[in-house]
Amino acid sequence: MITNYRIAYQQHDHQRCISSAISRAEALCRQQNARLTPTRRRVLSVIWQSHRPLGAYAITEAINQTEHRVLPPTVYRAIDFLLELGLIHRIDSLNAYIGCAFPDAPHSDTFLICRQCGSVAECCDDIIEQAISEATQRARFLPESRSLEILGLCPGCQG
Amino acid sequence: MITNYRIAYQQHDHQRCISSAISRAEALCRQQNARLTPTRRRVLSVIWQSHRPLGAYAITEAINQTEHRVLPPTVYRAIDFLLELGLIHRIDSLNAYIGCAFPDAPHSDTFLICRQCGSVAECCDDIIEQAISEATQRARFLPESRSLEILGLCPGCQG
DNA sequence: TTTCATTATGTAATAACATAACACTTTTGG
DNA sequence: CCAAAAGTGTTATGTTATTACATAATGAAA
Repeated sequence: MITNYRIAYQQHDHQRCISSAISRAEALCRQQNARLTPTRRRVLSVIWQSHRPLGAYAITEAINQTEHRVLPPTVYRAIDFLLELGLIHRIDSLNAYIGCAFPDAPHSDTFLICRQCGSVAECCDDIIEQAISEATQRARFLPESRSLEILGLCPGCQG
Repeated sequence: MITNYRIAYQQHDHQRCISSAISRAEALCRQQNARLTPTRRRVLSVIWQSHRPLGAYAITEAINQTEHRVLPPTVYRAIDFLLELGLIHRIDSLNAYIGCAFPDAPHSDTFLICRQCGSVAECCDDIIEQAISEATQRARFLPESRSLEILGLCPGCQG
């Protein structure tokens, strides 16, 4: 079984985290012949400023704090683009968006949302895929996509 | 392993489905000393009209088609009440609400959402609980609640 | 049964999230 | 260079949810 974590709340060099996210985005766009325009890059970069999901309007505001100016439709279009490429994820329970920790391969995610510090960790665990596959088979349901969001306490907030 | 289904798309006597939901709600409220007021009962009943989730504004409209009149805050308050008692669930990916198929016991649900017919089936499968429990343990995350929504095709729509 | 605290609802206004429609600009490929 | 396609700007509006405050109904205690 392959198990993969990307634990947001671990100590890490976040500047590197951001720049690596951006360069992976660049690589992916080159590969897919997609255009990582300045607007899109700005949105991605703002989303990666933290490991807390950001709402579309918060992203808009953040960009407008700089010398650039955007309105919600522009931001939503960038979000759609980034979602489609798998560079970010939408957290349904929060109406917010977060950078993808595993943008290189298609995958299903589980989001671990800390209700204390607000961080979200992305985890890919085959045992969950297995379980969902079995359960849907039993129900004779044909799964195509899914969203799994777990609310609780991250290691750092369990005091 | 205990596995439990409540498959919305199976043929069934839906009138009975509704009235049984209402009477279970009554019983639960009696037991918990909670008040199933006319407004709350109306909201619950509207939600149970189908196995498709309904948005708060659709619920509002549906009630306003009758001789009663409500505004969104009232509906949202009723929704909050019903959610708290576990009589309905919120489907985050749809911003909509659906009757709970297992209101008698606390449980975690998996929602099987058919993208064709819009029906939502609720399923409780221990294998999923197990998997989530293992995965969160590995991540040292302490889970408190979760939402798992699977989009795909129900048996009837796989034709 | 009156009183008082609690719980529930009515209502207006607005916040928060998201998209439609159309004009304009930039990029890309012939 | 030109035309088509892709991306962005802008206005307006749609959709979902909440705040704040007034009023009404309920229930428990005196």
